[in-house]
Amino acid sequence: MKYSKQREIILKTLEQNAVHPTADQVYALLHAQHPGISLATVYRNLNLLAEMNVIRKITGLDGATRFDHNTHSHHHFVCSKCHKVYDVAYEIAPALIAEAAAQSGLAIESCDITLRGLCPDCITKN
Amino acid sequence: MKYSKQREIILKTLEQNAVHPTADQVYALLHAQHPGISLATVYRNLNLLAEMNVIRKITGLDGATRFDHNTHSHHHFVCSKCHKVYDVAYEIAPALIAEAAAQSGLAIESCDITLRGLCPDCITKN
DNA sequence: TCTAAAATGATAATAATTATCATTATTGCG
DNA sequence: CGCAATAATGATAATTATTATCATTTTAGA
Repeated sequence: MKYSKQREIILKTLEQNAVHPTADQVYALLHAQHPGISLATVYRNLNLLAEMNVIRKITGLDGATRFDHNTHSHHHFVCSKCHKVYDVAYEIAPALIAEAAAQSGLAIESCDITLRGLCPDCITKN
Repeated sequence: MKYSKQREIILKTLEQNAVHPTADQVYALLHAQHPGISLATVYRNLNLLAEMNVIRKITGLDGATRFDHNTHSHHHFVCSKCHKVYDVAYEIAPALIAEAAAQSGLAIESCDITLRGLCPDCITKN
């Protein structure tokens, strides 16, 4: 794998925008400063970085795949109203995996937990 | 909402094929016996039935949305090799929700848990 | 039986993502 | 340094999953 300026910019953009953006959103965030970078390159590099575990790919929240610069194991809360994504600490998962493994007999390697509800902002605005 | 023969067939197909099929797969399963039914009708009815909580929509496993005739709360295990989907009992979730709510202060209404690993078939075949 | 509302099939449109391919950039070596 | 091999890029076509459109057909109730 070779260095590329574009990859560096894409990663930096993701790090500076910790809002779990989609590929499209990363592209939009870049585009003002770096109008030359193509959407295909954004997709390519986000997928590459995710394969290398430099960043994390999140599916199953809404329509599009989102990307997260935070590779520490953690989970996500999606607001059912505004669709903002919040991080939730990991501590719960190991106990859950152990329990699920015991109950099902499956060889569980990892787990994704997606929580849903109304976020604080949407609750107070109601 | 009015009765339709197509909806009945679509639901029956899903019940008789508890493999968490995608809309496309439901369509393929139907098509041999009922070549008249259109793919659009399959999508429409799966979404309708999911809104009415007669069936359940599962996103975030792989690429496409899957459908599950089992509406009892439960979770899913996806084999990283063969991508088959297994059901996992619900018991773990309430404790997890309580713990996550306590830690994060978020108003959690529901949670989806997706477990990953190698399924028994793929383990023995290795 | 008649009519309004809902559902259908066929297909166009959209959205997200991946593939293609000619051109450009990076890297390591002589 | 300069050059070849390899990887990455930009532009865009292609693909996949899904939703929208709309004329026609079904359903259900008066």
